[in-house]
Amino acid sequence: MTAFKSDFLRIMSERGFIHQISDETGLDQLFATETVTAYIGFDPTAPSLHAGGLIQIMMLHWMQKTGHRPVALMGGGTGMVGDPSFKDEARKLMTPQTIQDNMDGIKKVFSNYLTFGDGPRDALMVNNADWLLPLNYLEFLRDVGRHFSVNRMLSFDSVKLRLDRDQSLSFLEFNYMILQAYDFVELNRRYGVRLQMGGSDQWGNIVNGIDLGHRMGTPQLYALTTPLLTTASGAKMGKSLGGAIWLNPDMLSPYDFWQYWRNTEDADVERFLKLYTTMSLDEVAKLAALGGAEINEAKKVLATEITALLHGRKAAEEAAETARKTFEEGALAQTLPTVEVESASLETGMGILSLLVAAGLATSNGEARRHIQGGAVRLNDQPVADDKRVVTTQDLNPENVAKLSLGKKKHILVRPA
RNA sequence: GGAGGAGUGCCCGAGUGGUUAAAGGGGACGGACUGUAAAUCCGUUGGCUUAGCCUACGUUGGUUCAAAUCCAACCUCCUCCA
Repeated sequence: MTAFKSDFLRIMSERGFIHQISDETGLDQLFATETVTAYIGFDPTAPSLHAGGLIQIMMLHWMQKTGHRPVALMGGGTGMVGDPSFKDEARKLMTPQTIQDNMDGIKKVFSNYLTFGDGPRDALMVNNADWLLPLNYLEFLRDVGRHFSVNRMLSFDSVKLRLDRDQSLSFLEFNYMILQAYDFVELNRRYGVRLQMGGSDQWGNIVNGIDLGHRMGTPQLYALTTPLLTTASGAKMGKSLGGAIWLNPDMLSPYDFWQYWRNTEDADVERFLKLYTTMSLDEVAKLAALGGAEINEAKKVLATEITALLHGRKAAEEAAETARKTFEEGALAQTLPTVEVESASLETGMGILSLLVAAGLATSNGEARRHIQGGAVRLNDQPVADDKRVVTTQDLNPENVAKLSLGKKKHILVRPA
C-alpha cells in the first residue's frame, strides 16, 4: 500500500475505506496541497438511507474533518432513470413526488455527520435535478453525447455482465451512466469538484465522468471507491432483524440501531470500528485485541459510538443502558421500543395473535401462531404456549406496561393508550 | 416482420392432468449450543373465523368430474433470421 502524504488519504487507507483510486499519487498530491471538493451521489430510492450507505457518509465526514469540502449529491434527476449497474433487472421507475419525499427524508441524516453552510469548508448538499431536468435533448446529445463511445460503454463490467446474462438493458437505463458522468463535469464547473467517491460498483460510472471531463475541458478529475461491504460470513450489510437498518429514527429506533451493531460478528469488530467510528486506531487496536467473550465489550463500544454519531451521544447511551437492563439484568427497561394499544381492547382482552401483529413481531396471525407453536413467544418472560391466550390489564405490571418478547432478542413494551 | 424458446412461492429452481399450498437449494425467522458472535444441528417459511375454507404457478377465457400441467388469445422477456 502506498504511504500517503495527505491526511485524508492516509486515514482512509489506514481505516480500510479504499478499494481503488484512479491516480493515487496525483490525488494524494492534490489533497496535500489544497482544499479539495469531492462528492458522493445518493439515490433517493427510499425515504431513508440504510446502513449500507454509512461508509460513504463516513468518508464525507472524514473529508470535512481533514479540512476539505464534501458534497452530498442527491440524485433527484438520475433517480428518474435508475442505476442499472450490476442490477439484474430494471428498477421500478419512481414518480417525481416519491423522489422528492425520499430526498427530504434522507437530508435529515446528513446534518448529523456534516456541517453545512456557505464557508469554503462547509459541506454542500445539491440536487442533480437542478441541471438535469432543464436539459434539452438535442443540445445534450450534441454537447455531451458525442463524447461517448457506445463500444466503450458496452465494455464496462457493470453493463457487460448484464448483457452476458441475456438480461435486457433499456435505453433509459443505458443513459444513466452518461448522466452520472455529466454530473461529475457539471459539479466541477459549479463547485470545483475534483473527486467522486462511491462504492466499488460505481467505478465504471465514475471513470466515465473522468473521461468526459477530459473531453470537455475540466481539470484532471479523480475516482475513489470503497470495497463492497459484506459481513465476515458473506452477508450483505444493512439487513437484520427482519428489516433494513434504516438511519432515520422514525424508521428504526436508536435502540434497534444499537442492537444491530451490538450483534456484529466477532470477525468484523475491528473492521467496523475503523470504518464506522472515529476512534483512534490505538483504541481500536486495544478493543480488537479482546478475545473470547470479552469481545462483547468491544461490540458495545462499537454500537454506542456508531449510534452516537448518528443519533447523538444521549440517545446512544440510553440505548446501551436499555440493552444492559434488558439483557444483562433481565429487568424490564421502560425505554424499550413500545407499542401502544387501546386501553379498551385490554380491558376486554386482546388476543395474543393480534397483539403480536400490532407490535410488529409478526406480519400475520398465521405467522404469530407459528411463532407461538415454535415456542418463541413470551409475555412478561413467561412462555406463551396457547395461541388463544388473551392479554388483559391483568398482565400489566405496576408501571402499567407488559413486555412481549419474540425470541431472545426482540422485546417490545405494550402500553395502554 | 418471420422462426424458435421462456414466464412457478422472498430469490433460484423442479414439476407436463388428480395423493401439489406445489420437490430441492438459498435467504429469512425461531429453537438447541454459546458470549445478545460465528460455525454446526433441529424446526418454520401464502392467508383466514384452521379437523375446514379461501387465494396462488405471466393475463384472460376455454376443455375436463379434476389444470401449474391440455387448448386459444393476449402481455412481457430471450435467441436466431430479415
